[in-house]
Amino acid sequence: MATISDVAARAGVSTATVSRALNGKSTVDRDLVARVRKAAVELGYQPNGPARNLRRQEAAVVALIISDVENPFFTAIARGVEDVAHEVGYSVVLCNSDESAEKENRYIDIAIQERVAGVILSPSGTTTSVAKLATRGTAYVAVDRPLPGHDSDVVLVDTRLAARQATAHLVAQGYDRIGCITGPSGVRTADDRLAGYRDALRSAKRRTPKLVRRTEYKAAGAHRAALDLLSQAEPPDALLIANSAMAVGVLQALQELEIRPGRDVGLVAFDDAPWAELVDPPLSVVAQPAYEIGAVAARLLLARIADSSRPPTTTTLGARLLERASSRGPEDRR
Amino acid sequence: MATISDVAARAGVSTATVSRALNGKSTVDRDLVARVRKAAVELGYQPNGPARNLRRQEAAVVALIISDVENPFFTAIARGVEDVAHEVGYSVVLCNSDESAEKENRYIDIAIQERVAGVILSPSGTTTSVAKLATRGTAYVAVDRPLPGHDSDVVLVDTRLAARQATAHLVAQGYDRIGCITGPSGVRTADDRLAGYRDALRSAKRRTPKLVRRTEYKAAGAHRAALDLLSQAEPPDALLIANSAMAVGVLQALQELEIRPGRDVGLVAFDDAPWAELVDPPLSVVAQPAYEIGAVAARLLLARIADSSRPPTTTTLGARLLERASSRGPEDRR
DNA sequence: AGCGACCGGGTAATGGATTACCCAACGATC
DNA sequence: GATCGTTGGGTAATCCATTACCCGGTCGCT
Repeated sequence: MATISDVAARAGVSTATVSRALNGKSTVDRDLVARVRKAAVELGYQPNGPARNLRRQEAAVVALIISDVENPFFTAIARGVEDVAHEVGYSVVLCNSDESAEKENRYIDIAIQERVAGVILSPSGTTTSVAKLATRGTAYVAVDRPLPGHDSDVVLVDTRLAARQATAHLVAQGYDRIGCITGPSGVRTADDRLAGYRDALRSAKRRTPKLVRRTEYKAAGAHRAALDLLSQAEPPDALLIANSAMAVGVLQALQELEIRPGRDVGLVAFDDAPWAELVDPPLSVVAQPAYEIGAVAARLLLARIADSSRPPTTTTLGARLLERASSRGPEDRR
Repeated sequence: MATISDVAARAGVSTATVSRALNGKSTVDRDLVARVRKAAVELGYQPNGPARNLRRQEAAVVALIISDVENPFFTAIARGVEDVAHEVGYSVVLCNSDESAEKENRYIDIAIQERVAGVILSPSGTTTSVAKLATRGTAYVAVDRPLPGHDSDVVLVDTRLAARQATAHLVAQGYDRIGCITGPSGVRTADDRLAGYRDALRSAKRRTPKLVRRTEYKAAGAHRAALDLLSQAEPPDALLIANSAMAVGVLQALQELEIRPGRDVGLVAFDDAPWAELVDPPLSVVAQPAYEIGAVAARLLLARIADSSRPPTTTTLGARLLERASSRGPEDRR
């Protein structure tokens, strides 16, 4: 594998000149630049990243640690981050923490060890492993969920409000016994969505009977929860579902029970999955601006990398309720 | 940021001993190991990755370059890779080439520069940038699509056969004018699926009129293609669709045209998306063993990292046709 | 003509972990 | 008791790109 000295020898210059010519940091004679370029191409020279990063004390890489690669919400965030980072020459590496504090911790360690320029993460639960980033002085931004006890840059969605609006919508459509299937306790978005749901019921003066279930943010858990809720003596006549993977589980359960969404039970789910309009009836959703979250987070991160002393900011983006037939309401049923 | 010398000083030993104690490569006195560990923890020591990788000439990282993060097929592959790699202490970084040869090329350069131990990629098109990996001696494995002109390890699905079977199934169900919407020319899976489709029509002695459309592997392209096909004078009465993102586009088009899938037009799509059973009627799919592809690829890669001289292998996995109501057939319609 | 400013480019220090090589100490063997 | 082997641990070389520092040459100004 060719090194910078090989290139220097072939071009008949010093290694310093090769470095300067290839990085364009300092002015180098035209002819020399050309000679160096030529030599580099001929040798197929690729700079040694570790050596460069060792010397520079930082890699032009940002790590993006997301809690579920299979969740379209997070992959959309990833695209937002990528597009912005690439524009300014940073690479993005994606790490999948799988909602596990341990994996998240592991990836944070790796990010620190590899001296990445910054980290964007969707914190799983109440982890304190981000503290390491703070003490190391590595720039980081939290997305989707805040970091309790750290005032870092955060990009959030006003998910409590969105849940409240979605629930109020169900109330307005005439549903009476509205249930909620949300994520695990301690996961901030799950808690917030539940809180928004309760806000709406409270201000509509509904009592909130036992119509809440919490499970992991996956189809399987939501499937069980839905079966459980709907086989009760007094089942809900509408459901607020906290993400699109869960919506899949709920819709499966409804199929099995032969309960028709939008007819027998009203539904609103978080996240506008590409298939939401294709199911029958089309699923009402709370569309979160995922790409935007990623793009904003990336810009904040870059700003922080450039100036670590800037005051931390919290950006809260809004979500949009897309009313479709699955929440049409009892009135319209006939 | 604490360095190995800081730890050595605090533990009262040499840097060599610290390295040996922490890596367990050589036998070190129990007490010293304890002292070193203690000092490392107290200082919050995290080894400097670039320094380590520079010295070792390789990072315990494998790069996974996939052509679309938003495609569940590829994210499932990612999980397979991750699970296997993590077992043996490798980290996985995910790179999204977005079906762009340029981005793929860029990520390959980065992988080489960072001296990753190996690369798994789903090659976009006829790129030759993988040649660099070969000349550099970096281990790599291709998934989903072979690399023309390189005999590397490859993990494939027998997608031509699967397409043939799916098409034969449509024939058997009594469909007459079967169309196909597949990916861009030059993308191997797209070509293979088309070839399998033609195989089936040929052996069923159907002429293949102008019922094939090729677009990018996305919903938007497939949407246009479906509108185009179905508004022809003699539209198809069934469609083979080459992936799940395209299936979304096609289903949208059918909704707009008020053509009922499984009733007016038979459908089979590649990839078993979580929502396939939820649409009305449930979508027949060709389920590819994506997780398995990733797991096998990772094992092959690890084997090649360990022994670069082993002969390249091609693993072909089978796909399963899941017959659901969207391909019920004209006979059953009434 | 002489002096300083400026510029291009070379020499060598630097970053931090790993490891080849070497040495000391201790136990075992004859 | 002397010698050899073994083992644990220290010293210093090594990986390679970047960059501080320095030097020689050119140009401009007086």
